Amino acid sequence: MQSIQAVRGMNDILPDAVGWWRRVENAAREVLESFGYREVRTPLAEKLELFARSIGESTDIVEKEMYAFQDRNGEWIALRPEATASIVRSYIQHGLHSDSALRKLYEIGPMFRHERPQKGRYRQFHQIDAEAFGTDSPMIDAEMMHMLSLLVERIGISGVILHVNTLGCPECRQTYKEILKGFLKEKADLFCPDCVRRRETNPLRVFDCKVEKCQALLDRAPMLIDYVCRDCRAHFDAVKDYLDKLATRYEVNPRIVRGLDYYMRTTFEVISDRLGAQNAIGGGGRYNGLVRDLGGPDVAAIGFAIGVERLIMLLQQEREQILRAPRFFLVGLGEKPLEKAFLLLQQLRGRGLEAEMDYGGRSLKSQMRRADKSGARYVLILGENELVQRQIQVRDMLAGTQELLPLDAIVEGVEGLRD
RNA sequence: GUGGGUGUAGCUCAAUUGGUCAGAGCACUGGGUUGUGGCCCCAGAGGCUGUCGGUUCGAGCCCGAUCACUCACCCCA
Repeated sequence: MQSIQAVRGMNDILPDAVGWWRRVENAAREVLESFGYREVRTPLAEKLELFARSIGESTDIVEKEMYAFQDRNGEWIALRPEATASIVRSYIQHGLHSDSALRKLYEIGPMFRHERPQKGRYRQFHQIDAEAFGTDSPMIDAEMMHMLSLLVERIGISGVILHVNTLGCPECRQTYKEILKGFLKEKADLFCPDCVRRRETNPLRVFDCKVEKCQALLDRAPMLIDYVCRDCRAHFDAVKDYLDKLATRYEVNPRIVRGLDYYMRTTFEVISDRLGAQNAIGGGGRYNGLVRDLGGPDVAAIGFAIGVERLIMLLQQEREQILRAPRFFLVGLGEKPLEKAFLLLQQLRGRGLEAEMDYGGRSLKSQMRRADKSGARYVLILGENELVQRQIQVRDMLAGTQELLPLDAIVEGVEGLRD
């Protein structure tokens, strides 16, 4: 019979890999909380309309990548393709803007996009997402990128670069878009077909094109940075200034344009050259108009998302996996000792000591083999002789030494070997 | 959605021009004399060669379809 496979692009995270996830999640929580971010847990599914209105009707994410369906009441529901929309919705719905001017939130969890899977790209993937509501200060832009860099470093990853750009505000960007379109039209026959198409759908994204010929042509294209309005320029200059003062390393990259409609002004990406085609491990930007557009107050906001799988890929390239092992392993020889070992096992656990045994009661040799494989540091061996003498062997597997200790006080006796 | 590559034991891979080719290593199980792990030695278990169909006297090897994995495009974290 054919066995059932997991859904395409959705992966199991098995016990031997879960250590990586813990490491990333723990470091992320630690850093985010130290910067004042508080965790929220929003539903995995939202009304489809939320994503259409926030991410943009004509983006690829909404047009062809969402897991969308009608529930039994006929309402259109979608699995979230990203977290920002849900967090903004939650922020508005619960009036989180009312009791404090500034609100910092984060969420860690799975996102869903129906794309063709490849390295670093899955249909269920995980993001660490941080959002700061309520201030337009360039300080928060800089702090956020500073925090992102720190987070990546804290997790144990090196060799990534922070790319920063400004998209201007909707007004100055619109002016620029027309100028760029003019440029693209002029040289239409020199660009690749994709770029010609992008000219109409989302002209800024031509800067993301991977075709060398296009990139060469773009060297002479008008740059957004030269067309932003005075306020946007002042904001961007201030952000860069704060980044310098925070000693956060970055590169200004006018080609970081981002694919979601709601971004404006500051945008950024953290990029690695060791990930293949999916080289961005994190990215984000400012989205001042979004809260208002979704029916909330007109508050400024900025946020980013990090791809956990991509982070882990990098981590695996430079760090050793830490495997979980019990501290103690109990061995029982014969029926009575085996039962006593079983009871001791539970007593040790009752004290918060990590202990395991081989319940099968096999030969000493094979129980010892299992003890060794479990990775336990100490093995407690109980045979008929020991039981009669009210004693138990405590073997240090690392040192290869063992000693006989009184059985009745063994739980206390072993307390000192906790760690 | 488009293109390329790949699909043989749990894992990594072998199998001459289609004709004992279904194998190895690791992992797993048991054993190497009375109750002691790692190393070593011995033995064992484990696969209708992704699936379905076709060509052929005969297919893991050829053809088609399908599914999956993978890399890239696209898109993005």
